[in-house]
Amino acid sequence: MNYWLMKSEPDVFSFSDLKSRPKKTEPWNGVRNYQARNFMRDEMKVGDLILFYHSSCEIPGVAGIARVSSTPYPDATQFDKKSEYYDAKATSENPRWILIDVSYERDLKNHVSLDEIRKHPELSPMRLLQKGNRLSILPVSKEEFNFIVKLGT
DNA sequence: GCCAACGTTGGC
DNA sequence: GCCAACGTTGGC
Repeated sequence: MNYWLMKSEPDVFSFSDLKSRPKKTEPWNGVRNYQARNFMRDEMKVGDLILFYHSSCEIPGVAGIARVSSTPYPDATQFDKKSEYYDAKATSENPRWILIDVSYERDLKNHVSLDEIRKHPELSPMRLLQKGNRLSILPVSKEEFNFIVKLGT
């Protein structure tokens, strides 16, 4: 089992939005970065646990726990001309953008802010903290995952 | 709103 | 294949 961190802007789609979906599940559409796509297509497996991270907001940080709940399949928005994520170069025979479904797993008692994450030397190797990191999907080690869950409990 | 850091695009 | 120009991300 692998562990991940996925960023989302809470103004667009928050952890509580995920929780209030009918099946508490959401296709992770709109990713248009190849590295992030490759993680979803090649490495994320059903059952993998996810730190759901809020970015570009007042207090950036981990808002809750989610999990991967589907195998990879094409992102429907790439074929939708009305979508902001439409990609003219993608075809159904040769889709360019692949996603997985993300499901609510459980709440954390407290959000774990980016400030808090920076305070702990155990978490300093996290890719989230490395300079210039902009990827919206990042691998997290088991130790880092457990440490953050503990901070949020 | 600023800006550093990066990814992508396209001309050559 | 190089690289300048441009666009995006995301913390501050």
